[in-house]
Amino acid sequence: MHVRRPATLASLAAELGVSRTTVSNAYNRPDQLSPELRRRVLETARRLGYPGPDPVARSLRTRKAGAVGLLLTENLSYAFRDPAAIGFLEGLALACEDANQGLLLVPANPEKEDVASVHRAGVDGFVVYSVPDDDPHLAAVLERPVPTVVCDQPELASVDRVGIDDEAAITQVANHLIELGHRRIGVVCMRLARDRNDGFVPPDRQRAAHFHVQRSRLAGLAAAFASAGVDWAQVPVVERFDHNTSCGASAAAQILDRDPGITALICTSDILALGALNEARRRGLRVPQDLTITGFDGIHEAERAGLTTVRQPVLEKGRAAGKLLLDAHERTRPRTVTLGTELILGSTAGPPRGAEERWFGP
Amino acid sequence: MHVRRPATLASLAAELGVSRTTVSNAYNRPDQLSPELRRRVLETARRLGYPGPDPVARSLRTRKAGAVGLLLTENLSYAFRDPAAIGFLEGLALACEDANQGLLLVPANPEKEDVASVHRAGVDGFVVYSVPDDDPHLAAVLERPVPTVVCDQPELASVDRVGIDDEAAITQVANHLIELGHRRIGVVCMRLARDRNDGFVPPDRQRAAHFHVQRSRLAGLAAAFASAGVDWAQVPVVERFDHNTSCGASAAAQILDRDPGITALICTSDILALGALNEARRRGLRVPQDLTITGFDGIHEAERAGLTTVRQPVLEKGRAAGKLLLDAHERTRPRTVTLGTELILGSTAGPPRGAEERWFGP
DNA sequence: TGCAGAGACCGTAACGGTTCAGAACCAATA
DNA sequence: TATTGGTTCTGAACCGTTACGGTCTCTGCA
Repeated sequence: MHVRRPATLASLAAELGVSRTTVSNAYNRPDQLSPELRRRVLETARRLGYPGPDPVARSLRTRKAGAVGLLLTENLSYAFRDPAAIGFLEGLALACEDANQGLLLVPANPEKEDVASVHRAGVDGFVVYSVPDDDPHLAAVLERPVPTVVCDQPELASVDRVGIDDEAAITQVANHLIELGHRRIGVVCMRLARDRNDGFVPPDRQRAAHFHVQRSRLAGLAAAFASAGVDWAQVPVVERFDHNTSCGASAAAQILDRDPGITALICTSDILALGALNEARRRGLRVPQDLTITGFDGIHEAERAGLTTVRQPVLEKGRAAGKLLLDAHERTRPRTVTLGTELILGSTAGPPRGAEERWFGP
Repeated sequence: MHVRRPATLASLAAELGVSRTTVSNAYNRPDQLSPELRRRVLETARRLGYPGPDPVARSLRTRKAGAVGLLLTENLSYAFRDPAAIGFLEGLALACEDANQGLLLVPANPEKEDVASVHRAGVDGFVVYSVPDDDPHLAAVLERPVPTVVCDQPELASVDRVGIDDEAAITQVANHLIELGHRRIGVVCMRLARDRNDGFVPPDRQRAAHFHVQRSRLAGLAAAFASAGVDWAQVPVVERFDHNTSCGASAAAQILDRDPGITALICTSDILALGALNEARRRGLRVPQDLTITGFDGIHEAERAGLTTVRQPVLEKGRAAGKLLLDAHERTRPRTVTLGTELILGSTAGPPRGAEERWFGP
């Protein structure tokens, strides 16, 4: 007794006594054969348990995978825990849907240097979202001969780009606080590089940050506050490797412990800011009377909390990335899409402690 | 001048004067050739711009795609808007990550009957999440000769299954309300079939519902309340095709308009329940004094709102589905994983109007 | 009757790899 | 010296399909 190999297009053709081309046409170009023959082909296929043309073989031949790869440097599951990432994913999914393309989430564990997953991904293009600029996975993507769009990345030769003007956006926050009178501030930022450094960040690490977004925001803050006469080197900047509210809280605590005199805490994400709010509450600090706190992103939870922040169009970012990738792509120079941002004046920013007395006092 | 075709394994081998096998080994089995030759191969590859073995061709030969397909009947982007779906995705992503597999989101527009996207997906298996049991995409998946795991689906021959006991879970809610004294209730449920029916649901449509989860929950409610002497045929059940808080609100309104005498509103999802809460607030109804409202799922927002609901382990569901699919799969009988649920006593369920007087009155 | 043109079907050549059973070579052992 | 064993590399088969450029047959019209 022989092992019954699964039916293929060829075996089906043999069974029917027609050519493979004809069977292929039965599935892909019904107009190329008579309805009667097509019916017979399909019926025999059913009888033999032939499931239709193999998608991989078809991809090989047509050179189309019908899917877009998404590379995130975070653990895959992280993408579903961060509201900003979710918004981005939704936008990207929308674009893929429109183009009837699949969306392949490529596992890229930041702790392993193993880029095999990138090499194995059968996709027609890549979107790279917020990875450090020295990430080996990013390098692996760039080696693949498929179009690529990077998000929140520095300019890169021959690759399309989507992002916002992080420096300008955070400058709005800075100027707002400067106008309110803040001069003694602290900063809580996200991971700056692939190595874990949960603590204060010396200026050289700030400048050498491998996450373009964080680097730009810190640079924007430094420039703005320097213009206002603040010695940036004295400003406490605390970094957190993980991204959740507990980290925001502990980072805020770290700054407040060392420098209780600060009047404002600028966080480079809403999640961190929400954590900082928790810590302020825990310490009995009133916001904004005792402490001003600001965020970045404009996620839903921030709105509910009345956070002063910058809203960036995360969904639009994802959609733009998808469109850029899927648009009939004349190999011209790389395109860049820069989306707008908006300063949201919430209720967590006010004049610094003592300012009222000075302004309205006797 | 000739168009330079992209380098392939064969052209690289020719250039080096070695066999294709050797080049292949240089990438896949470094121990099969001398380090020196391997170095030469890799260097020549770099020089020729050879990006390494083509993933699709490799998949064809090895019969492994390195990815898992996820089929949702909703628009792809919906998955990122529904908290329960996000939780599921996160769990599934975790399982994929562990197994170093990609996760391909297959676009399956419920309005098109076009199942080509399922046929085109180059994956080693499918997870099907909460689709109607008559969905053509589901049928297409089942025809593919790859292992499949369905979630929240009725039992299906030869396919693994993950789910909860919806009927038992909702029965807990029902019994809780029955004990509190509720006899006049209304029900708000999610989409029951592929056709849109925003309104009251006659009993036959309830029984014929194509979404297993909704059907089971309605059946559980019907049985429990019938045992308590309630004539189920008189219970207003309202269906909503879309799934968001506005729908929950309008469905609640529809029931309250027709039947202001009801004392409890049972919703088959937290999202709908949150919408119902909004509508109650709008009408000036106190919850739970004037109206009891319950949900299902146990999402974060529900907890914040103090909703009485059933918590189901959505993340665990996704993870279980992934594990089931990826576990070395001896072709035994189909396996079923049924996860536990927990009744969450929030602050939105209380005795019906007037009950207090009867219990605690003079 | 001859011939053009349309419709239906086919043969061949890729597509770009992996795999497996050896061949060739060399050093060590009996 | 013959045998053994190990390393390194090769040849050919195979994975399942689609693209391309035909051929063949039949119909309708001059």
